Amino acid sequence: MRRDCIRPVSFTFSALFKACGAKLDVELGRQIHAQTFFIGGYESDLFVGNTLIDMYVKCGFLDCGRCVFDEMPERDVISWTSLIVAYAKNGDMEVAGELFEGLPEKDMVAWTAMITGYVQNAKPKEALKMFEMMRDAGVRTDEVALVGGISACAQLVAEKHAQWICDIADKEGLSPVTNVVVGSAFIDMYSKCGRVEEAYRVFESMKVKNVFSYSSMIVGFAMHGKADAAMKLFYEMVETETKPNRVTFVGVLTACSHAGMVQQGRCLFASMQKDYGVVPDADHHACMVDLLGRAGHLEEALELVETMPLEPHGGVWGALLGACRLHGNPDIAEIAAKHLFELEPNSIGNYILLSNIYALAGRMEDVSRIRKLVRGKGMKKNPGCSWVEAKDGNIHEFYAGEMTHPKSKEIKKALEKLLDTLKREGYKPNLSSIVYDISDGEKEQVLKTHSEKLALSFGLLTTTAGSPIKIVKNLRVCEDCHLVMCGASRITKREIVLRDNMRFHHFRDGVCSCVSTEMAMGIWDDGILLPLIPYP
DNA sequence: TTAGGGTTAG
Repeated sequence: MRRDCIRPVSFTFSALFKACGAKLDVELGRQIHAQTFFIGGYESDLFVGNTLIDMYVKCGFLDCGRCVFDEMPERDVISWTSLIVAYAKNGDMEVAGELFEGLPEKDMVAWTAMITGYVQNAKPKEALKMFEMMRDAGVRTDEVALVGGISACAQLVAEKHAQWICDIADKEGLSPVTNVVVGSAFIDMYSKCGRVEEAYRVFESMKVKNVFSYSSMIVGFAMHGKADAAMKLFYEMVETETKPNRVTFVGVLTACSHAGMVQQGRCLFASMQKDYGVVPDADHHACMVDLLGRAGHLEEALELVETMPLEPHGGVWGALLGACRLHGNPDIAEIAAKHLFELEPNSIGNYILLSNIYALAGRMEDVSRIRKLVRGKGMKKNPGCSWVEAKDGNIHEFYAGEMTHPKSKEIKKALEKLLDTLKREGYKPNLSSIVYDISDGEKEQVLKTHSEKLALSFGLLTTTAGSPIKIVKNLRVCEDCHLVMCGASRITKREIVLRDNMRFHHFRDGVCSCVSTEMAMGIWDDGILLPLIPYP
């Protein structure tokens, strides 16, 4: 067949592969793949090869995509990038990185694929490093690349980096005022950095707003416990005829949940489909279970799960289990846990939660039964990790129980001193988060090595007096650390912002912002730290 | 005419 005859035919093949990729129909894709024989195989045409890789990886057949890539006699940056994205989406950043290293000419899209890959795999430090390298290589930055950088800053809660990103956005003429994608990413970043007012300032400045900007802002308000603001914005959004989507409803339902607005939440849930055409999915049901459960309506929450029209996922049962911990209900907890152990057999958090519920109910024989189960499965708790931004903008990581930081000795000494001062003021370590059979003295020693305390001590040592300290933690903050943060904010006159995997805690003058919601604890009363309500 | 993107709950 003559070469000029092949071109139109190869366009047809590519269009077919694209369609198969979109429909996730790998069987049909394979059949068409076999037919490339008639044009001398896909190897004869780079364009056909690239769309074939894309088809396989979209359908989830990464290995087949890799085979095509390996067999192609000629590849371009698009072939490499398709594969890099596929590995990144598969969570394999190591292979993605190797491919990227081997890529002879890296363009902006390839760099962005790596940046975004790291962001999606919760490796914000690596993402920012990539972003920096891309800038150093003199590659242009467009809005997609910028959004990758902004998301990385959001994950890190890194003020200095955030400012750096803002400056770049300015330089590149990508202003949140005129660019709705950049604007929405900034709203998200500021919310996640604990600066919800700044997020709202960006939101207000935006000339064009869409469902992403509204939803991001609503979710931001919800995250910081500002339920009224979230609801107000929701109705404002509806008035502007911006159609809410599923994420918008996750936001408003969460806001209601944290504020205990049960009736308001019930109404919203009922009107989702009726008034806005958004069919409640499992996530919305999880929000409702959380809302009802937190408010103590455990029976109603259970009924909702048992009668929901779709299969409940781990999030739904998890919300119920969390509510059982809050209200100390081991009976409903057992029902939720049974499903969770089936759905998420390797998630140790559920076992720990159930064992804590038994412990609260004084059912110690059940506690040891669960512990044995966990041991038998060989499961280990994820190590706690916290990070904090130093004065120079560098991010410092701390793992629970590890003293590998170069300044470990000073950090430990400063922490001891801080804890001694707190004790003189009435602080008593809260040992309840430690469930192993060790003495109280040993428990206290373990608590001293919690990652957020190390991060706090480092922050106090290395940042300017009076400036706020921002800490991020991968797990939920424990009772004792929460107590210490409260006390530290008072005696050091520092604002401490701690983001754990659940929400924000703003500690100021001995009080935490979560006090007004479900986590009222560690407030100062005549100079004595008192847990008000048992920590969930 | 093939590659990268923003919001998500326990």
